[in-house]
Amino acid sequence: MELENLKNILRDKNLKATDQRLELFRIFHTFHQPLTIKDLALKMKSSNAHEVTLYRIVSSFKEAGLVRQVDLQDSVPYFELVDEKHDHHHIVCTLCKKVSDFVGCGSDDLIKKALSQAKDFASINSHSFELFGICKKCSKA
Amino acid sequence: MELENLKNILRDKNLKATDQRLELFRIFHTFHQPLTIKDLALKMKSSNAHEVTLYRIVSSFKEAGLVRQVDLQDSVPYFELVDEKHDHHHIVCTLCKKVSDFVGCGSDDLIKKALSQAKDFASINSHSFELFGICKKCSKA
DNA sequence: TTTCTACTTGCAAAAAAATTGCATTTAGAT
DNA sequence: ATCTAAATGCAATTTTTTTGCAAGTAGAAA
Repeated sequence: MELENLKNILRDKNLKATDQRLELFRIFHTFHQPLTIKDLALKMKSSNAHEVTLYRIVSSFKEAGLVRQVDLQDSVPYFELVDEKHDHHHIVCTLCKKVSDFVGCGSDDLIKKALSQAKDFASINSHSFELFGICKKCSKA
Repeated sequence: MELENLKNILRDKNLKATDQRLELFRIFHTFHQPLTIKDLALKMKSSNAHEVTLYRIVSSFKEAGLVRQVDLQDSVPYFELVDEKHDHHHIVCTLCKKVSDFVGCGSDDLIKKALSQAKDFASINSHSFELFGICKKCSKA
């Protein structure tokens, strides 16, 4: 992704394109997997941004809809870039914590179904769907 | 639910049927909605169990498969009783935090689909599926 | 029933995670 | 080049969760 491009994404959201924000964005983009604040702090080490700043940036990214929070039942929240299709989910190995992706949870139909059951809801904006199991490596061991 | 019944459920899991555990189980059973440790502490006030004990009981219930952790993107984990059908999910209003239920996310098919995509996974034991949106009351306001 | 033991709980303290206030710096507009 | 609102760094605090150990208790065994 081009630097100017990236800066514009931030500016579109009324976020100043600071070095830390650009780097954080790049990290999310590069690793393309759910990351904790701790993970981010380690990967940012080069520019040694204070951890407080990471909390603040992640929070502002979340608010801007650039990043979403993912729960992998690991007591700490994970974060990842929001993808346009918004239909990208995770399979987590409960033993070794390995995370794989899968797409296509068919949420459109499910959302319709859910709204027809929950008469008190007007609209759905997002959803989470994660699977927990055992990866092949752990299953052998 | 009968008291003896309840005690047996705990004993089956090798958990002693203490007063706090029985009360906590009852609270989960009565409220039938995701609760945080804080919520539990408030509702347990009568028997004023120490908060540490709640962490420990919830953790042991989770390990025993009696309770599962639910993420409602609220920065604190919620817990609820595991239901046999294991196909009970939530719709959360992101404004007022109201939670409604819905059933039937069709996880069997989705799990098959996911496993066919993630070749490195052997099996799936559980899943989470939550919807986030706006309830009718908040939508009017 | 009484005794015994492993499991639980209470309490205090510590560790870990997240938030806040304020001074300083800086992006980007003027 | 200047200015201002927004962002960061730093220190300190608050909130959440975990740990160690002594005391208490459930439930098995005598």
